[in-house]
Amino acid sequence: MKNCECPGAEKLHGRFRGCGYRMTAGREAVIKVLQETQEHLSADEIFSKARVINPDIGLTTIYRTLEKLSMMGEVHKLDSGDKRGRFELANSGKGHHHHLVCSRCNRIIDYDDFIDDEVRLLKEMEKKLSKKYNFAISGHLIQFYGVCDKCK
Amino acid sequence: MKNCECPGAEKLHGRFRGCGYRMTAGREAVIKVLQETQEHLSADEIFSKARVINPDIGLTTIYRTLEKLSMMGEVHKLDSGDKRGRFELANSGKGHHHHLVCSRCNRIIDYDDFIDDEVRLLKEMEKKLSKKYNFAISGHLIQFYGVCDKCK
DNA sequence: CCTCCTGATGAAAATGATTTTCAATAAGAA
DNA sequence: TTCTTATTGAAAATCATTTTCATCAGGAGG
Ligand SMILES: [Mn+2]
Ligand SMILES: [Mn+2]
Ligand SMILES: [Zn+2]
Ligand SMILES: [Zn+2]
Repeated sequence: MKNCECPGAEKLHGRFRGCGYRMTAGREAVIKVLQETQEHLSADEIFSKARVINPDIGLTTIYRTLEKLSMMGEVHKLDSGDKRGRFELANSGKGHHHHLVCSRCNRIIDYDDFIDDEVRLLKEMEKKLSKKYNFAISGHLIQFYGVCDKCK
Repeated sequence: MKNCECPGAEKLHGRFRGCGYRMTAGREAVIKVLQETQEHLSADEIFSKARVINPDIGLTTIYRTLEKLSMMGEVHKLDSGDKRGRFELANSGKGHHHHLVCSRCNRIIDYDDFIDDEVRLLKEMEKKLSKKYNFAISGHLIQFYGVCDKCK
């Protein structure tokens, strides 16, 4: 595993170990799929792609790995409007970004334009809200809904 | 129906008619439940409360009414983290507000503090994003996640 | 009021994503 | 290599939501 071309893979490898978990072929496949895509994949889509890497992997393992990675804060689970969950790596090449969600085709588009202004406001809000509501804020979600260019 | 004490009920009544739909006892019950609660109810919870008003109503009608109201833009469907949807009237006494979502008990807390600053930024973002991504924005979602006071 | 056309409804069955069960397997520490 | 136990795949179970279908009732037009 010393020549892994997937940036971050080793880190995740270590994080699994650190939590008392084992790194397996299935988990590596899921992580690799997430690292190589630019999209926001569903469990089933991850399954298809992971099968190319590891033909014996089962859908159950996809769900279990995704769940584990979510708990570890390494993947974000998104809601695109259709009923299935969609996932993305929390620490990919893309930095902190938010989403435009198409109500027609459910596609999720990343944006990080003007994100600094957004984050600045968010930080202020967090401070004020957590004090007023005695609520320990650990994350936020911002998305805009509408119709994407392809669907117009 | 002239002495209805539920503000907005008549308006909704009219909106149904205007769309070629009928106003029925079931729909009135669902609307009443939504108007009287301060919480963010699930379909099943709305079902229980609606039954008190109209014992013969079925869960299916709850879903169908909620769906119709959503399409009409009269209710917002929320995602609280547990798997079922939660609903709130779009035009209730509460004005435009956003949410704090407890990751532990899934409770949804309304806030409208500092909402003006948020909305101002949102409007700017909308303008810039819709131009850059050729995306017709029709709504937004902002929520903060964390642990509520009761769960700490 | 009475009729008629259709939209609306409830019960039951179907759906579909996600979870659980369970016996078999394989990390990886020693 | 051994041994403990986390992990796995297949199949069954869940469970919120949707669909089907025969029946019912809103309300426009008489
Ligand atoms: Mn993204
Ligand atoms: Mn609310
Ligand atoms: Zn689209
Ligand atoms: Zn809570």
